[in-house]
Amino acid sequence: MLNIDYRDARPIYEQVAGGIEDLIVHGAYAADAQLPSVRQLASELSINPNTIQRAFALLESKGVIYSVKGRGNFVSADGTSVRERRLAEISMQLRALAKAARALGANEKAIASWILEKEDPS
Amino acid sequence: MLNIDYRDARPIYEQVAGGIEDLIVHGAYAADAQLPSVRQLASELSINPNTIQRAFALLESKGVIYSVKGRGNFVSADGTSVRERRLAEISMQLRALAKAARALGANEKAIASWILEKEDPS
Amino acid sequence: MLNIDYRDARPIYEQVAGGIEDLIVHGAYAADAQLPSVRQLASELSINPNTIQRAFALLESKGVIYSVKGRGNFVSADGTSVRERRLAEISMQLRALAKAARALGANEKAIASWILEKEDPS
Amino acid sequence: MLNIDYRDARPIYEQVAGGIEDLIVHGAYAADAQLPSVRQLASELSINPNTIQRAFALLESKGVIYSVKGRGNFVSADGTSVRERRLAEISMQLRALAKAARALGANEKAIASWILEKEDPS
DNA sequence: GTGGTCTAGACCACG
DNA sequence: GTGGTCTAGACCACT
Repeated sequence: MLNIDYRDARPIYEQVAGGIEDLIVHGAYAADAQLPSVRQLASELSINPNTIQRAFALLESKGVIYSVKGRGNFVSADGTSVRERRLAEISMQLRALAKAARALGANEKAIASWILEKEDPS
Repeated sequence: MLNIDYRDARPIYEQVAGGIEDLIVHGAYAADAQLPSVRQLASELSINPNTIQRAFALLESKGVIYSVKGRGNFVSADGTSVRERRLAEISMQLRALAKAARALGANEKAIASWILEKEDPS
Repeated sequence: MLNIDYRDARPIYEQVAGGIEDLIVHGAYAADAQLPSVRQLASELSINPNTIQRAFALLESKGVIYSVKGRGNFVSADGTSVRERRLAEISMQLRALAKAARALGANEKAIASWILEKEDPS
Repeated sequence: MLNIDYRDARPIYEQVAGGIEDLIVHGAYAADAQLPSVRQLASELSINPNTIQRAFALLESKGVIYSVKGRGNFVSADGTSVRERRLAEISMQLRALAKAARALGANEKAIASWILEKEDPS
């Protein structure tokens, strides 16, 4: 339900855009479904409409949504394709980190154990 | 040594601090060795002395170096301990990313393959 | 008939007006033929009557149709003249683009090849 | 010298971005050259800094420039690559228009003559 | 000094 | 009602 963390280093508009992507990934919005209006989201989250607008603009530039003047914002990609793009991003970051760990002399077994290890329940 | 990439999104002072840590890890500076002076580094890298000062302050706050008024900056930790702290940081980030990948439905084998697979020689 | 694409960047009223022009060009309506009423079109296309009204107003301002109070909207120009006006518009746009291409240093042969080359069957 | 036309339908930030691209294409700024600052451009053009900022953000998202906090905005692509991207765009638009003209029954000779014709000296 | 983000409030085009 | 643009002014991070 679109949690905004003001202590987060990421800008608000990015958190909002990410949150909407999450909702799409988890099936809350199907393709061509209408998203909440800029003003509605702004008042719900107590955020300036310009900031919400910017989040939508970011999503549109990524091809995740499309917006129609006078009508609203709509989902253009289905959850599956958004999920795949996200996994590709994560994969790249993981590879970069693994590379850095190797450069510091970590061996493969240690790296693998970090990832496969059970997550702590925090 | 100490390559600065102005196109990198990370701030300069962070790149400088990271570069000095790298040098310590790779044995260029032993424990209690004296680091180059702020002014010297600034002129070598053509960087504002304030920025170098900030990099040193960051390293001091992390306990990697200590400064003696009027004498200069000195390495406090040896390469091994710096390396271990770095690996711990990387490990945490890896775990967070793996967690995110799982939340998106990636299975363990796929995640492991991303990390263990051979990197392209770019 | 009259396909509306909500993802299109062009406003709906413009798409409707363009679609009616297409019908006239292709002979679906002869000169002085009566067009469907605003309310009828609105219900057929599931579009706000104000939008249809605006499309008719646009066509009237271009001289393509004329409206008679209490009776309806009628085609004023025949298909041939509408087609010619359209081609004149396209011609102007083509010239402007060709001029821009020349300003960027493209040679005549390249420009000609872009236009005359076979289109892919997408 | 970055002419802004307030009667133009295109938003100001787009005109500014386009104008800067033009300058890069025509060799006014080489790769890695520093662009005027946001505030300077804003005062020169009598435009709000936020609007200039938006133009720069657009150019950065297109990969034409890169920006470094605290230092400024810099050209990332050389004029040639920008010119090629622009020509590709124009080519696509030309093809679309030619297709529309054919759909209206224009023959190839007429279309070609529109483009190769000398431009009027207006 | 630089760029980046956010708020507040206004205006326009569209439906 | 909707989205999109612009202005004004503030604050922050960085050099």
